[in-house]
Amino acid sequence: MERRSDLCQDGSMIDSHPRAERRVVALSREQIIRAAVAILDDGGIDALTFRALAARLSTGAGAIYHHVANKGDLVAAAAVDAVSSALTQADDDAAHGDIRAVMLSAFDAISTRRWLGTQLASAPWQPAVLLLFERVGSELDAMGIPEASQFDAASVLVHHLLGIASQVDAGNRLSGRHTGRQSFLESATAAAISLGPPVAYPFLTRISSQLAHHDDRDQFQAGVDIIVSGVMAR
Amino acid sequence: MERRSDLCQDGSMIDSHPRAERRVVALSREQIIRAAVAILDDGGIDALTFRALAARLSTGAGAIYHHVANKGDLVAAAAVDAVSSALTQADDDAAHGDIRAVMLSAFDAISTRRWLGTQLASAPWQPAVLLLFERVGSELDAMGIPEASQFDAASVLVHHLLGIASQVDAGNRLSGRHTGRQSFLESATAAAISLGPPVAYPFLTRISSQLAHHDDRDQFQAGVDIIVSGVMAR
DNA sequence: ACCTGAACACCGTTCAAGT
DNA sequence: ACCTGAACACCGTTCAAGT
Repeated sequence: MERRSDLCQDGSMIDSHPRAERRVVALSREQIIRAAVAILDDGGIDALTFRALAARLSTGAGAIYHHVANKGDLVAAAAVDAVSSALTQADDDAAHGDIRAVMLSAFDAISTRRWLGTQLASAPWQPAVLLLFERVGSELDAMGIPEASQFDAASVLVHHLLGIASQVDAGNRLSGRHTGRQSFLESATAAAISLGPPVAYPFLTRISSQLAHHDDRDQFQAGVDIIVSGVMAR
Repeated sequence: MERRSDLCQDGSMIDSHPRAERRVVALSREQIIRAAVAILDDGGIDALTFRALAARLSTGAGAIYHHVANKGDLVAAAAVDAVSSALTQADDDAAHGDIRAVMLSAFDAISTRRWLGTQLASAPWQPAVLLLFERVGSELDAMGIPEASQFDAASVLVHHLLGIASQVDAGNRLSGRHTGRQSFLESATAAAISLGPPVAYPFLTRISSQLAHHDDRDQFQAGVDIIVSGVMAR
């Protein structure tokens, strides 16, 4: 059976003679980034290798470098994609001037796509972070926060988000089928407590049940509320 | 010249016959972690390889695995070291019940040792983060914050710190001799602004001069103050 | 100009062999 | 029990050779 053309996983046409030949359709940066996001959503950052990406695009590993500078550039671009769509999502959901809604959709994107939190927290002031900054800032403006306070306020909010982003994939990474998130946190706390004796850990001990049973999303919202009242209180 | 013993870089004695032979003194986990911290402070996370570490300890790469589970374990332990000493530092500087001082010494440790921020933000709820959590929480307790609020309050504070931690090494990584931090941020912002046209970036445009001239440490303090007033306002 | 895929220079990690 | 260092199975990235 001679097939003369085939549908590649991302929907582009390629030729498929027995020996590898020239692509029928040129690769594009957008196509590459879309494929990268799919791999990231599927298997996380470790699954995204140039070999895997090239295979999915039915091309050679080297070809990708014609459209993307390196792996950092690639993941940064994927993050821009993910953040934009999260913020567009917020457009639909929310009334204008509602920071909580914007922050929550960013949070949801981050906790759904674990690679995103890792990426946002790993390269400083990358475009995706500036995108968040822009949106949070303009929301603050719409809320009537004075211009002089907007920069500091946006900064705490975004940093809080990034901080949470870095901690959010907690249970998922380490726990197998047997350990849920809660017992993971509990055992981490227990491990820390047993780090002593140089110091005891009275605070962790006291709140360990809260730590174990808290919901990340609720906690995030509580943090946003604290920050917003702090901003208002000035 | 026959040397029969030598002083290794970390001060332990090793034998040094022409052919590699058995260590005179056993390796210890503490010794390994101390050497790892030194390498990290020197050249960052990329410089820390098992080969480099083994060379510095005058041993084989495989020997390290007898004391450390893997690279993650190693860097996590290094982070515990760094955080502990930063918090001990805070003990000397500060009156009890002064969160700002505690937060600032953590910030200073993170901006001095860039690998630390990356590490704290990369592995969720690792021991070093719990160490910070414990200290911040007990400080809040000493300030008289009601127990019911302590968990949420400690959480925002620590997440703000981690968020900043992830962004702090901004200029250092990308700028060469020619570009300072400020022009880095400026050009990042400019790049983001030119991402359009789907959206314009009014907020970034408006605050870009602030973004370019701000001091990370001041900004961090401003964030802490906002959070503290938010916590107090309840 | 773009693509191909083998080759290069690294990694973290393992493990048979030694003491 | 601990250590040694070669070997393994990967990476990201480069580049001569093709179209």
